[in-house]
Amino acid sequence: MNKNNTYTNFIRNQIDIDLEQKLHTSIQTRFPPEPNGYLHIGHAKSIFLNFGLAKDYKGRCNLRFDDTNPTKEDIKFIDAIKEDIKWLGFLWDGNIKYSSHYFKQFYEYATELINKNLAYVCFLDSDEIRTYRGTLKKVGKDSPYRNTSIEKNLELLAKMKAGKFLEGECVLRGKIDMRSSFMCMRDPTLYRIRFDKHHQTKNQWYIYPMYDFAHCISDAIEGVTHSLCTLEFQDNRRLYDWILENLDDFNKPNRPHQYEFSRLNLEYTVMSKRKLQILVENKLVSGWDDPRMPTISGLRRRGYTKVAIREFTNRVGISKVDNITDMKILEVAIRDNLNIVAPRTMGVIDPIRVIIENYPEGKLETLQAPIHPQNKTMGKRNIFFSRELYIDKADFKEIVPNKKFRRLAINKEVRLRSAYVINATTFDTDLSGNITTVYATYDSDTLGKNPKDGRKIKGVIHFVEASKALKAEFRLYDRLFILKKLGKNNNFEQLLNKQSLITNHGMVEPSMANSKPELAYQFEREGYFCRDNQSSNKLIFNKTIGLHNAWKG
RNA sequence: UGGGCUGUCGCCAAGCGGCAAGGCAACGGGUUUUGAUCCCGUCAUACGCAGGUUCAAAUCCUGCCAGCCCAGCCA
Repeated sequence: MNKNNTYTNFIRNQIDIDLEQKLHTSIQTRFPPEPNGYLHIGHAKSIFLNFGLAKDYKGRCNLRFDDTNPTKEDIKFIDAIKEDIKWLGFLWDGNIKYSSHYFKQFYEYATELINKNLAYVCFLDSDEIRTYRGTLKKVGKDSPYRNTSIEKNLELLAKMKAGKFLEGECVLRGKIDMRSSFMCMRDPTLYRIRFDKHHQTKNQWYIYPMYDFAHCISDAIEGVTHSLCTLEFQDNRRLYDWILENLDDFNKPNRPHQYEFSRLNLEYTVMSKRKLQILVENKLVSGWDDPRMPTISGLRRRGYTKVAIREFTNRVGISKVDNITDMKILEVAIRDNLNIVAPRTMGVIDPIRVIIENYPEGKLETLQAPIHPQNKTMGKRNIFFSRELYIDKADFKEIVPNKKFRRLAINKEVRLRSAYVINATTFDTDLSGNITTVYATYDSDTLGKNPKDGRKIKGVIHFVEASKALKAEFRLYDRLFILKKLGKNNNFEQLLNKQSLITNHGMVEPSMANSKPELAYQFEREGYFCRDNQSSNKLIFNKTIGLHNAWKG
């Protein structure tokens, strides 16, 4: 953020310059996913950037499916991506765009390049092309097909288009410079032959444009002013510019320009579609929307909100620096949002029974508890109190372990949240020594007030009344991997955190009977949870994130 | 001496020649019937390193060093 309390970055600075110099009267951006996987939080960064810029500058942002490779893409990903974008709260400008809708135009522009003697059909196979390309330190050499006549090339391209050649038999290449230090300028492939059925154009085409050829032209056709992508495309910018500058329709000062920013990397997770796909396919997670996945749908199922994700991307910012972002920034963003919106409730994740010995048998009290301690307008809810309750195992110790301990112990009083002060007297254990039941007494004059004699009760613990308690399953999530940063070549499947999902069975208060999937609730002292959106009938709660905990005891 | 980028607090990140923003974390303290929230305070004589230009340099110049990316008929 800058001094004016707004987020700034080098792209905004560039837009400001372009607008000031009247290069453009308004801006146009685009979000161009390839439909070959689900969107993840790194894409969310790009979505908020592109759609956010358009919104702030009163411009437009297209959603364009970059679908130039029929062998890798699938209609199911298109649907999932649209759903994720809508969920994030964005509406694309006009109709959804598809690179495949421009196939005819791409073909005509390819013809234009041939006519300008800037492209040729090459019959070298892929191995030969690689050999001819040279290496990073050694220049390449010209293809023997480089000097085919324009007329012949036109004819060959037409034959490629007509399906007269086999897959892999030939490609269309740009005629640029085999000695360039940019590998992508050594006569890049512009078109290849594929007989696969395309999800949009079906069997209409036998040739498909490469990314570098399709992307810049798509941007230009749509009037994109600022084409934003990630750092690995920096070299490709030379090809992007070369293509547009050599096409009469687009060789103008206000043509699209590409700007690159660094992709988002998060600690303890992976942000590559390929790796995420491996996790899904090898059933190492339950699916693309597994709550441990950094996908939009996973985060959503986990209980993350779009407000939090947007705030996170704002806090992280846009730059060109390679980064590994601290998970805490994401966690704090979701806590900040949920703290404001989440109704409070009580749930016991790891229950032990408590018997209030001096409380009348058969009596059931209805008490009221605030739904939000700072927001009275959210009202109150009914909770119950009786002789038999559940508290969390971690909230009782036989002997006070240290002087900072503020929970229940024998002869140590504690406040039951929104109810009475109790004091433990004794307890039962099972055969293995685990505590099963705690016996306690309650102070009947402490409801909504401190003890009369001035005793200070420091600790507050949560509870659920036994007869009214609802059984619930809690799914407790932790980081997906055990390392902050996964090395380039290490076997990432071996580095999965085996404790990333722990399932507990416990109790929640009866008000949770009509809780709704994906809506955030705070189980007080435990954290934020939401009902799982794939298990509609049972009370299954996904832990979004725990409360901030400064307790070092 | 292939080329393209990047190096500002533990993590993000502004800064574009005039006296190092902000967020997160951390650390003190206050409020609190959530060890939560909230509030208040502390937290880079220093910008990868070394030189140089200038009254003045994180910002300009030179030279190093480190990291990332590029040799798909992937995007």
